Amino acid sequence: MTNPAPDNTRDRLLMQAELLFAQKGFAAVSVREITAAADSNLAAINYHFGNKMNLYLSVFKERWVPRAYGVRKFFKGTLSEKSNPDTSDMVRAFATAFLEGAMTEDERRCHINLMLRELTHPTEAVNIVVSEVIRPMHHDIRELIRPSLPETVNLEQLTLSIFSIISMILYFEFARPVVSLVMNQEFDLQFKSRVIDHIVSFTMDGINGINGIKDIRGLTKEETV
Amino acid sequence: MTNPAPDNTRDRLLMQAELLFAQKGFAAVSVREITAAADSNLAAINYHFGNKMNLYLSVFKERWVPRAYGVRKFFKGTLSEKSNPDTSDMVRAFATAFLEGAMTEDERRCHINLMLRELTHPTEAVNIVVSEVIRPMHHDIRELIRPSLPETVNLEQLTLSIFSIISMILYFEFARPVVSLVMNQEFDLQFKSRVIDHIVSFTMDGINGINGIKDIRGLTKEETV
DNA sequence: GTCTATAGCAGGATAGAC
DNA sequence: GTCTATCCTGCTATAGAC
Repeated sequence: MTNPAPDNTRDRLLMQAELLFAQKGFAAVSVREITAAADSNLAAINYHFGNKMNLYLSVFKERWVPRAYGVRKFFKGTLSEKSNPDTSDMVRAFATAFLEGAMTEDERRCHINLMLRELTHPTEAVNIVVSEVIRPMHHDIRELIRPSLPETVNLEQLTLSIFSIISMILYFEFARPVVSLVMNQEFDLQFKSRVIDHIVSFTMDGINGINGIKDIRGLTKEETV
Repeated sequence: MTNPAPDNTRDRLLMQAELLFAQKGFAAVSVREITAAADSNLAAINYHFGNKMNLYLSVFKERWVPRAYGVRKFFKGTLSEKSNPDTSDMVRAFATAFLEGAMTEDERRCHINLMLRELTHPTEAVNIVVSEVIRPMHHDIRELIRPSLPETVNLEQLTLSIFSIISMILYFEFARPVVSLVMNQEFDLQFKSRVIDHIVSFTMDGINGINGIKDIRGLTKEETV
């Protein structure tokens, strides 16, 4: 959206603050660092936002939430191109919106880092994140998938599945360095596309979706309920 | 392991530092806070560890890694009780070791928070985490599951699946508050046990494992509940 | 709206007595 | 090994000139 430096101080502060908070976290970033990066004066944050915490909240309100709406729009846009999308189309559209479309690489890293920080160490901003984005996102997907399931479907299980899809998407983005280290595999475009394939396949068929192969022993299953 | 306050200062410092770092992150915790919590003197950290960063690293070396070994041992212990465990037994044992066994609630929260911080914002400690724990963990599971798959199995897909299992386990632990908020469901023991069931079922059959319901697109799977 | 200057405090680290 | 006292740096926030 606003990749080149915006012409007004307030927006430059928001942009640089978002980048730095995402990279290092709230406590590890100083207002000196932000104002220097935004090429503005030390006092600018207090003038425009009152204090550092309020700047942090404004980042969520004015940058994070709008971008999340962009992801949602991209997701719905992709889906509407398909006539009669099935569940796997939805999962793919969802994963793609997060991992490939809708954002530049830097925006994505930034976006997911901020979200994750709020999930793991909530501040006031977590209320914005949950009510403006996570809850609607769950609602969207649930209502899209539900029609293709029997009416007797267990809603709790469906919601847990949606969380699981989200967990994979987030993990493969934020834990990139570790994934690369363990797999000895650069995170290039080809690999990312295979990761999305994996997420779709794992969501549809679990571990047995591997290569379309069925688990040999998976045929006999004793479920302890 | 050492729930009551250890009698020597060094261990008390390590214990309290771990708790605080896990709760708030490295930058947000002051040495004053740690020494006060450990009921020791302000100068104690510098005397015993040289500086704050080295204390952080020592927490990983002396507390986090040993506990991770404990989880691994618990996992292998559970498995060895089963004769001829299948893939779902392994996944269940793995999820259980992380989410129910091996640790007290506080230790678990602490353990996973520290790990997640290193995944999202790596410091020097990430090398310890990956080489001492994540890589061996992947090796364990991969070699346990592989025999039940055809020799032609795609190793990359298998590794991605293991990451997916880990991603769910981590997510349902660290994003507890959000899960509770969205589902309007307290995270009690019963719910946690349902979450483990979900992880196993999702890993085995994906989203169609819900309620043992057959895949609506026709790829039917034998299921005995 | 932007800048300089500075208040006022909390941070990590250390020296040296015991 | 532990404690007190203290240094110095860096922090947020503000007051007031322009």
